[in-house]
Amino acid sequence: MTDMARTFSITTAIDYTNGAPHIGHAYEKVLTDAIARHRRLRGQPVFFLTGVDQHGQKVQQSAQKLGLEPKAFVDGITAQFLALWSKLGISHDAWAATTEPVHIRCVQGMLQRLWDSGHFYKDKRGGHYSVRQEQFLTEKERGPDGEFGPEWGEVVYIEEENYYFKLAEHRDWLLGLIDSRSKSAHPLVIPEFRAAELRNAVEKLSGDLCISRPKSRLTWGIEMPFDPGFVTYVWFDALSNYISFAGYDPSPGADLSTFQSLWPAVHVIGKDILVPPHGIYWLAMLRALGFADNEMPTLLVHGWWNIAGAKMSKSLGNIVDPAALAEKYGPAALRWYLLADIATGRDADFSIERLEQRYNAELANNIGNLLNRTLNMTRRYRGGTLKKCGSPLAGFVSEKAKAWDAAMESYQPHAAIEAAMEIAVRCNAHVEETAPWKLAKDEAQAAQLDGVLYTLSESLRILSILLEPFIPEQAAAMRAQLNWTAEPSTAATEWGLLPDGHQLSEPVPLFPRIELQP
RNA sequence: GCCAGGGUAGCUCAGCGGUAGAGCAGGGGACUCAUAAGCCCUUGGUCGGGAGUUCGAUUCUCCCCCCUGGCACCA
Repeated sequence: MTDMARTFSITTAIDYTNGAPHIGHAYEKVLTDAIARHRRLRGQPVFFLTGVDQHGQKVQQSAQKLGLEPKAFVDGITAQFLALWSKLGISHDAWAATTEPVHIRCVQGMLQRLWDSGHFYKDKRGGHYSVRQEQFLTEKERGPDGEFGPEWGEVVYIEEENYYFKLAEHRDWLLGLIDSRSKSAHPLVIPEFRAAELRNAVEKLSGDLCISRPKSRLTWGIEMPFDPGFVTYVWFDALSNYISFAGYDPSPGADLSTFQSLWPAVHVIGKDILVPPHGIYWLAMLRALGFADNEMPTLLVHGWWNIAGAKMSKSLGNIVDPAALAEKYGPAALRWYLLADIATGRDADFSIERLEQRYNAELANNIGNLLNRTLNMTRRYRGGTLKKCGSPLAGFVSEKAKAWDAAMESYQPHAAIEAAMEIAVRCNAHVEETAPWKLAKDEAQAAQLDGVLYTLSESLRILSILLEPFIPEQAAAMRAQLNWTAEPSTAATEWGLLPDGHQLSEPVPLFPRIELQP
């Protein structure tokens, strides 16, 4: 059973500020937003954290190419992300930008603490280095002929000193953690098959993790507190955002009560960053800091949107721009599509046609039109005033509201949307079955007509709550037209809250149809 | 090479031992409160291929093929 008084903490991966946001970034945030909004409807306190990863070599290089300071460069990209989240109605409670002083202090404190407690060591290792690209090359970068390709320019073998995190010594503990939490009430990894994938990778784990770069190569990062000649590289910087922005203080003996009320979190991440960063590095880092097994987060791993069956990539030139889609179709159409057309954890194919179809069929034709016809009939036949009566649909609607709640609790928005849609479909059928326009012509059937109008209005009121996590703005607009001003909540999905004599407002088409290109 | 997910109607998917289902799209019809929406009816599939277990397989087992991901290896 969920502890409703306890804060529900949920985070997304933070996005790298080396390029504009694409549809995958948007999906992750919309998914997390829907989950967060559902918990708020339940009355549970929520801490929803998202943000941007602003440091690192690629940013440094991109800025250099444009003749900009790294900070100016990342500020520009960060603004694009923030503008998109605002447009899409992402309701995060906190914003993690890794150039923030609070983050830098926390990361340095963590590094110092782990250095002091012997989790790091300094070592000199050699490798093939591309002078042009300013990076070490891995074996993967070799071509079929065993040589590094011309795109790398001159490649030299050099040795470099760096700091390493003793990762390998956490291997057995991690295997045990995966095993003990798999199939438990609080799984470490969702969906379950991803846990198997993680376990597989952990079993083969060998070697430690390089966590630094000498300043001769990289200056755009957080300085190692015990060696000003180095900055920390990627992992301790980016992954730490989940706790640094939740108030974690790594100082020995610090008061962690606030942090502990916000931890552990559910991390919503893409399948590409489960192994190794979140599933291995992050968990080992937390353990090294002294986090207990029951303080390890849950990793909710979502799939990818492919484009016509192909992976989305810059080289294929098939990047889908969420800002342009939100501009053209509206945030609601985009959010609805992203939540309805993919099962959490799986991949799906992105299709504008399906976005248009789902919007027209479900939002415009089914829900929007139901609202419109209900308000119109009530106004025409009863001056907009409802008479409270019993309803043959009360049980059905309650059942669907329960299914919606269960689906959201298990992070399945597409299933929750389906449950909500069934209410609209059932109501539309109810209109046809009862034919209010015929009842209205017969004084003897007045009670039946009142019953139908109340059933439809009350169903719509409940439906507006069920839609809140997905399309909050339109859900609120529905309530406004129903003249129902109470705060939406799961508790208010109870049947029969519209009082006798309730006056509905004016009907205004809520979801104008998208005119499809012939 | 190893592990995992997927391959079911034009599209998106559900089913997972008893002679194939939903939504959308397509076709037909009745209605009129409504955003030319909604409702009813309907066309449509040798359930990736092959073998096996079974009275019976989309559903279980084995082999193979294709797509996706992870890990490893070669170079």
